[in-house]
Parts: sequence; structure tokens; C-alpha cells
Amino acid sequence: MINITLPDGSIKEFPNSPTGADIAKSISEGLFRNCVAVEIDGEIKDLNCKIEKDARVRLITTKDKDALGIMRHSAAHVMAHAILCLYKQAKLTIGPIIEDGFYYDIDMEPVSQEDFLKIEAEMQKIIKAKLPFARKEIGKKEALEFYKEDPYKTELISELEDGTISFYSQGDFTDLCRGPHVPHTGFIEAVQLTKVSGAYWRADQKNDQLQRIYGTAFFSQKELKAYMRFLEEAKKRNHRKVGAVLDLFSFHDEARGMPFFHAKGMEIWNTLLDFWRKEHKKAGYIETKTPLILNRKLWEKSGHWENYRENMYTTKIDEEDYAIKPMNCPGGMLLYGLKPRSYKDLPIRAAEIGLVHRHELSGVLSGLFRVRAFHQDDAHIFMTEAQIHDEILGVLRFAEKIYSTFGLDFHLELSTRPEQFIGTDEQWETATSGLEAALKIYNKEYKINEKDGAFYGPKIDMHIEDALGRTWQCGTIQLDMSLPERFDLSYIDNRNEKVRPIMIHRVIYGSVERFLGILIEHFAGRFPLWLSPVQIIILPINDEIIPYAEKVKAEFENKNFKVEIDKRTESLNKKVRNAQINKIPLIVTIGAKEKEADTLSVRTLDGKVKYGIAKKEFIDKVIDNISDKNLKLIF
RNA sequence: GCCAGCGUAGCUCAGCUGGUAGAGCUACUGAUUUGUAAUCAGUGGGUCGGGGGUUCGAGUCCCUCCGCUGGCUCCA
Repeated sequence: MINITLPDGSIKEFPNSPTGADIAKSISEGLFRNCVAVEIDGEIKDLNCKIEKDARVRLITTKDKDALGIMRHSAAHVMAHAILCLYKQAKLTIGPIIEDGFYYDIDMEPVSQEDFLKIEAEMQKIIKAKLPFARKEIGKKEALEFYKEDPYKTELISELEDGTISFYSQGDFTDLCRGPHVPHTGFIEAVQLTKVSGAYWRADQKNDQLQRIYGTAFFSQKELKAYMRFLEEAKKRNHRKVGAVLDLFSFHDEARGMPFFHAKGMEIWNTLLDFWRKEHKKAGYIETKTPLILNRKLWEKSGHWENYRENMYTTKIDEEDYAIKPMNCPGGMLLYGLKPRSYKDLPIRAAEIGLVHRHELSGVLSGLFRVRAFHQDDAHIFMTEAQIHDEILGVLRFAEKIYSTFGLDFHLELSTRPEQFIGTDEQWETATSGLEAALKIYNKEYKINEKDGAFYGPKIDMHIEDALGRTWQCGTIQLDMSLPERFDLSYIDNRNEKVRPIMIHRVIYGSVERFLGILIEHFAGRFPLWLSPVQIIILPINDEIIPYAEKVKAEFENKNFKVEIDKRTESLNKKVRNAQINKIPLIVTIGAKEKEADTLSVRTLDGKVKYGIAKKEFIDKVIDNISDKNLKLIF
């Protein structure tokens, strides 16, 4: 007898080695039809996997959060199967699932999106056939024999241990795979190929370039359609597009990857930095500024010349080598080292909006998200060991305050010591536990990325989440055990001894350019009033009223509102349409009635119009919205 | 840098298998003086990304360079 414990605690008895399918059927036929896999004592297995001993069992239905990944992995197999049918000489490599779908890296002739239709058609045949996925455990020798013509699979198998190797087949297709899979191909209800790219075998440029074909799959056409709508929405919000319509910035061939900001872009830029400066001052930061071009000797001292050279722009001045800074830290070190420091001075929180240049590969440039010149909202905090966790905690709380002002939620990731590192075990221990202690007090869940820290210290990354649920790494807090050493920084402690300070680098916006890009997409160009480059547009109803409208405009400007007036002899409808397209939050129409009554009619971007609002009331409300940094206009 | 796709007026796009470039919006001019998402008419605007080639003839075919987009790699 086998005793199966179900998640609700109930126990079912089976005479001999039941499968997940048997268990499902014993409960209901409907449940069985929706089951894709089964979790046995915490491990997810195929539904037809025999359960040989008493176990805790959880049936995974299509509704389960684990189901989607299992099915997408099966979809990757189906795609590979279809491709092998169409491209006989293709060789498969790896085909994992990713965040919103799957891909398969295949050694084959280059394909383009036009080929998707026929691949998808072939996939549909396989799906319609409802071919069962069959697992076969196989010896290493046999596996190598099976793939003797295939260098990729041979390489993969040779890294596996004998006894752990399994193959999965559907129809005449077989692939090396750990599993699990859905019971049959018919579970792949909605599937679509999304993109192709070249990808190197084992991510190494020296290796062959493979075709990476991406796809996504869902349990229903409805979900697939919703996902496609999401992609559409993201496209509509694309900051490059919105930035052009709103006249915020542009790119020119004369300076690839280096944005030009227009007047309206600068309005937002300055608002972002005004806010930033005010908050930093309140949080006990000083602001500094270091030069753009610094002597090679400094970069040699900091280690950048050795480790970061290929990303640096260099130049010669008076026969000496210089580099345009790719990071602000070495300059910051010089400022700290300027004079003897006392423990009483610490912590020193020195911020710098530093313009850095990095020579990124041409292919990676992407709007404001990936550029070659950008401003970091940097700060270097110098402190004693005892101050580590207070300072880290301070930065976390500070960042939260900043992000929440934009309505951005975020999550944290801690990266620990990598394979290659400098410093002693003890230093790493102190540093890492300092970060962890702060995270614990901060009391927000965080993910640990083992061995993902910088070689010079552990770090905490802050990933914000935008209105579409996409995440972006913005903030980072990096403990640096290298630079204070290299620059021989010190402070005098209370026993008159020289001590090396602990230093962190931290950014909150990250790159101001990129943060602005994220905000554009987050708000879809409809900035909250305090951030809007144009807050109010005045639409005079006819030419006669223009002088009065100008007076109102001057009045608004006196209050520091960002206001424009549309004096064109166009229909009101057209001017309204224009203002809506330009996403100006407050569209104010002025005609004889308004002049008479000292009122305004105010249209907001939702298309609603309020007539007869007293001018004074309007001004007060605008002031309130701006000073409260309201995310939603309260009017 | 690599793979794939793309590059026609300021913007959005049309231009079939090669036969000497087109629309809407914008801009400008005139009329209209407008009450909440495009008033009407007229005018201007392009060495079809650059260069080279094939051809009697190239926006269209080929080569090459540049740029853009999606990925790879890297990262803020």
C-alpha cells in the first residue's frame, strides 16, 4: 500500500505505485484533464511518474503558477521538433524558459521572422496530434552514442553525471532534457514565436553563433492575446517615441549614444534634480563635482586603466595620457584624501551628479536606456565600520522615499562575494553582514545573488517596478574595500590611530537619463503636474481675447507655473486636440465669459471639463498639486 | 563588435514583377473668429541614408559603408 498525502492533509491509499494521473483521476476526471504535472515530496515530476513510496503529493493544474513554465518548456521542445522537420541539418543546443516565454538556441542557417509562419504551422500540427511526452532515463554511454554526431549535446552530456541523464520524446522527436513536461503536446493551447537573434554557444564570442528563436505560450488564446496587448502598450509608451512627440530629447549621428536634451526635456531634468538636491540636503549629504577628464596616473591607481580600459575614452593633453571618466569614484577619493579626517567627521556623505562616458558596443545602444554618456546621481559615503549598517539602512530608506514619490515600488537583491575578489575573508564577512544587518532591520524581502558582487565588495541592488510591472535596476549600494586602500584613505580614531574608512558607492536614480526614460514609460508621457514640462496651456477662444489671456499667462508665470498659450487662429477643437496629444495636464480655455467672471474652464487629460472655476481657486489647486507632488491630479 | 530586420518630405506611411516620386499631418499664405480631440482653399517641401556597380533606364536588383530597431555580450 502507498499512502499519498494531499496538500489539504488528507491521505489516500493506493494499492501499487500510483502516478500523478492515477491520483488525479481518483479525485475527478475534470481535475485529471487539467493536470500538467505533479509535485512529489517537493520535486516536480511528470504526471505519469510512478510513486513508489509514501509521499506528499501536490497536483499541478494549468491554474498553478508552476504550470506555465512546465508547459513553455514543452513548447520549446515542440518548436525544436518543428524546426528539425523543416531544417534537417539543424542541431539543437539548449532551450530554457525565460521570464515571459522560452527560447531555443539552434545551430542552423539564419532565420528571419518571415520563417515564423511556417515554423508555427509545423508546431500546430504537432500540437494537434496531442503527442505524449515520454521520459526515458538513459546511461551516459548510450546518451553519448545517441548524440555522437552532435558536438553541442555531446558537450552537455559529458558534463552530466551518469544516472542523471534523461531523454524526452514526442512522436519521432527526442531531446536531452531534465523535464518535467506536460502530459502531451495538446496542452500547448496558445503559442507564438516572438523574435530571433544570434547568440553564441555558451555565451562566448569565440564560439559559433547560433540562432536563438524566442517564443511564448499560454494555456489559453485569451492570455496570449492579453500578453500581446501588453507588448503593444509597452510599444506605445516607448520613451523614444513619446520623447519625440513631447519634444524632450533627440539623438544625432554626430554623437551616437549621447542624448541631446531639448528645452522641455531639460524642464523635467531640472525638476528631477531640484527634488534630488533638496532631499539630499535634508538627508545630510554635501554635493561635490569632479572633473570630466583626469590623468592616466589616477586611473592606474584606481585600477580602471587595467580593468576598464576598453570602455574608456582617452585623449592626450600636453603629451600625457588622460581619460574621460567612466566613473566618479576616483575623483571622489581625491577629495576625501585632501586633508586629515577625524572620526568625528564621519560619516561623510558626498554626492555628485557626475557625467560619465563609457564606450559601449554600438549594438547595445538603446534610447535613454543604454547610452554612452550619462549622469550618475552618485554619492560616496565614508564611514567607520560601526556605521555600516546605519548608513546602509539610511540609504535604503532614503531611496524608498525617492522612488515612492514617483509611485514606483521596488525590490532588493543582495550580491555576495564572487570567485574573483580582493580583501580578506574577515573584511568580506564584516561587509556582507553589515549589509545583511541593515536589510534585516529594513525588513523588506530580498533576493540573494550568490557570488554576484563586485570584486571589490558586496552590494545591494534596488530594482524598481513600473506601471506595466516591468522591473529596472536603478539604485545600487556597493561596498568598496578596494579604493580606500588604493588611495590610502584614513581617518584618525578616538585613540589617535589611523584607520581605513569604509566606503560605499551608491546611486538612486542610477543614470538620470535612464531614470527619465523609465519615468516617461511609467507615466506614458502623462507626467504628474510637478514633473510636467508644460503644466498649463491656455487656449484663447478667439483673437479678441488674446490680450486678456496673455495677462492670465503672466499671472501664472509669476507663480512659477510652466505655462504656454496657443494663440494660433485655429478652431478650439484643434487646439484642444493638440494639447491632449502633447499630454499637457491642464488645458485652460479662456473666452469672454471667463474674462467677465474671472473664472477659467479647465480640461484635464481624461477629457473632463470643469467650467467656471474661479481663477484664484485654480491657482491654489495648482500650487497644492505641485507642492504635494501629487501623482494624480486632484482638481 | 556579432545575428536578423529596417532606412522614401519635419512626422506617419504608399510606391506590384526595374520605366524618370505620391498621400495625410506639419510649415507657409489667404479666408474663417471658432466653447472642448483635426474649418476650408492654395503654396512650398524629397540628390528615395551615403558611395559604388548591373542596366538603354534603379526608390525598386547587387556590393559596400553609415544609422536605427530587436536580440547576443555587457551593464547605470
